[in-house]
Amino acid sequence: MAVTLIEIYKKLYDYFGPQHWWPAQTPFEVMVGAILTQNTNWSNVEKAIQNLKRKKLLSAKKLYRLPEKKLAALIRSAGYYNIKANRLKNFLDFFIKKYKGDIRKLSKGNTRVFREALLSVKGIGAETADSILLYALNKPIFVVDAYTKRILARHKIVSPDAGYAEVQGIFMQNLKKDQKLFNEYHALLVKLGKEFCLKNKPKCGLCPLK
DNA sequence: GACCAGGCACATC
DNA sequence: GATGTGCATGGT
Repeated sequence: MAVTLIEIYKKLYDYFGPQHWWPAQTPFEVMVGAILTQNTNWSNVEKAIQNLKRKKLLSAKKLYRLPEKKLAALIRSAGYYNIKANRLKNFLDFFIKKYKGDIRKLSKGNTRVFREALLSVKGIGAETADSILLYALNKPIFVVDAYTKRILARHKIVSPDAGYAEVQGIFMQNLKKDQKLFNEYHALLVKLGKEFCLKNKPKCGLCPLK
C-alpha cells in the first residue's frame, strides 16, 4: 500500500471530525438498526425506529411478543419491511432463547464463536453481524460495507471484486485492534462515501483523500 | 421517472 | 463458485 490505512484515517478524521457512531441510545437499538439499515438509507431507518419508540416497543421482549405483521407495518418506512420483520423476529428468537434477551450475556464468551452464532441467524450476514459486534458490543471487529469496498477499490487498495473477508482482513491486519479506532474509521468511510465517493457521480476531484 | 441507499438469501448455471 | 434476482420505501 502506497498510502497506509492509518494515514487515510488521519486525513478523514482531520477533515470530518468525530462521527459519534452508532446513532442510537442503547445497544439493543443498535442491533435493531443494524438489521433495518440493510441496503437502506439511514433516514428511512430512523423513521421506523421512531415508530417503535413512540409505541414503547423498542425492547427485545416487547418486539418478541409483537405479531410479525404488526412489526412489518411499523417498520414500513425502512423498506423491505416484510423481509426485515422476519429477520428481526429471527434475531429476537435467537436473542431471547439463547441469551434471555440480556445484552450482558451477549458480551461474554469468545467473540469469534459468537460471530458464527450471529451468522447462523437467517437474515444476519457478515456486515450486520460485525455492526452488532462493533457498535452494540464494543468488540474490535472492523465493519465492511459497500462504501468501504468502493472507496478502497477507487484508491486501488483492493480489487473491485474483493470479498468481504478480504477487505476486512486488510483493515484488521494493518491496524491496531482498537474498538474506538474501528468505530470511528468505519463511520468516517461512510461519511466520505455519502459525500464524495458516490456510485455514479463521484466527486473524486474534491475527495479529501487527494 | 430514474437512481440510489450503512445487505441478504436463494435460484440457477 | 460465480452470477443474477427479489425484496421496497423515501430522498434527490
